[in-house]
Amino acid sequence: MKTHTESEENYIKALYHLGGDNPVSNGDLAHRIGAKGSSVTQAVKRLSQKNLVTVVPYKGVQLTEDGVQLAKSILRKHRLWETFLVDTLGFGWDQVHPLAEQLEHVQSEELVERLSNFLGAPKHDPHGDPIPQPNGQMPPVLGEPLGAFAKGHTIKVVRVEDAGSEFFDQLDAMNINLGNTYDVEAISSFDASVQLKAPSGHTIWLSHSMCVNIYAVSA
Amino acid sequence: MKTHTESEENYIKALYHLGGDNPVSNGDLAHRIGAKGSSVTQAVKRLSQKNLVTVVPYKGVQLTEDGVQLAKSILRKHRLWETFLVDTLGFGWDQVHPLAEQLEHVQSEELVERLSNFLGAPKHDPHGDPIPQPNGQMPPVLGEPLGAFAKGHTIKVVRVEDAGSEFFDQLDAMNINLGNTYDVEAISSFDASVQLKAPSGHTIWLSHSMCVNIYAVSA
DNA sequence: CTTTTAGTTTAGGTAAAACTAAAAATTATT
DNA sequence: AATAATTTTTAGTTTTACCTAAACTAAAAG
Ligand SMILES: [Mn+2]
Ligand SMILES: [Mn+2]
Ligand SMILES: [Mn+2]
Ligand SMILES: [Mn+2]
Repeated sequence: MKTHTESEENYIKALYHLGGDNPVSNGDLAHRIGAKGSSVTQAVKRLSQKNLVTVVPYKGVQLTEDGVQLAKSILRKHRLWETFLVDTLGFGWDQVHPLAEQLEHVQSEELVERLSNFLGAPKHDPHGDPIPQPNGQMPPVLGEPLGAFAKGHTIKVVRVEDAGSEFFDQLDAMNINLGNTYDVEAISSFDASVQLKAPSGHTIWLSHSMCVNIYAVSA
Repeated sequence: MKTHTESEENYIKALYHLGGDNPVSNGDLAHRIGAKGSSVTQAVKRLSQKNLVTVVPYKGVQLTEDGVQLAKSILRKHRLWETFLVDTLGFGWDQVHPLAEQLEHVQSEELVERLSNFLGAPKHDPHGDPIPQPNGQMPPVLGEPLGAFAKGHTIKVVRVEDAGSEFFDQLDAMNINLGNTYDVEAISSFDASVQLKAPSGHTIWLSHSMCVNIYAVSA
């Protein structure tokens, strides 16, 4: 098990996010990393020398098996740390991403597994995203967008997209959290907004922009 | 509050360890860091441009007030993480140092303070070393070497030096932990070894080499 | 008072990781 | 098919952080 630089790990993570094990364009990768295309060309050259990616010039970059495995192990660390920060230290779910970006680079198998064990071997992080398992298996990606449920259904919120801090602020203001259940009272045929009723009796209206970032299952 | 590279932080920590706010020689610093003298000369130049150290060529390097403050904040993080790893995740006290070396570089005031709060705002780490407080104050350095206690005294182990993994193995084999109490039964005038009696009735003999790395108070 | 030695700095070089500017290849449009 | 637009690569710089080899300083030994 070789040791990797933080930069390398960030490239691997970005590649996995953008394409999984499919090829990704230089430009998309540059945009995601926040570097110029020329920097990416060089970085990718270094990665291919370590057999983490294959490169076809002018065509695209693709993770190797080793690359995918590394990407999953970094994602596992990221999401376990996010879980720790929220569940154990009491951070808000809007605060933990930048911290997990740092903590995911700490290198120690044993630390990750002890952390997972301490947290009760969770399968999903505070945003409902699946936590890759030690063997590389991915738990299911939960839920469907709120708009997919018809009037009259009872639903449970199970996942949210990371759509920026204003989105999280809005969720907090509306008191919406993972695990909450609601009755779908109406879906607007005018603007696709959704009207929910909480068990407390309160009614909330969600704009389409909010809905597409909130995922739920029937409850 | 500027942001510092990992290398910079390691130099600051080394300087604080070697001399506190007193001057340190280039060679000692090089030995501690594990780099060559020439590399240290350059690194120290970068640090002085950030006003973290003052340098007198051929004479020595000295932390500024800012430098001392930074050193303490890093040490605080290091020792809080060590406490977390031992108390919360169940690591052995011989395992946590290299992990804390990585975790101490994570940048977030709030994370450190939440961690401290979660751990009960500890004043000493798993080795008994003082944890610098947020205001910069240092809790007392506890204990005296075992050899300092006369026969007949009852003592409590409060601190151990980091004298390598074999030392920790030996402590574990002898079941010696922080907080344990013993009666001093004898001190050899031949080889300065110490004979202790545990509350369980078991007797253990500690060589001089062991004793000088174990600190205790009267109990 | 010279010489040796230990310690330090300078000079010059490598590698990672970013940049800008210019050239080359690919893709899209007339 | 020819040209224009876009994307990607190449070439040359910069900064950080390390290295070796050579020169320099200061103190100790002869
Ligand atoms: Mn995240
Ligand atoms: Mn997440
Ligand atoms: Mn330590
Ligand atoms: Mn310690």
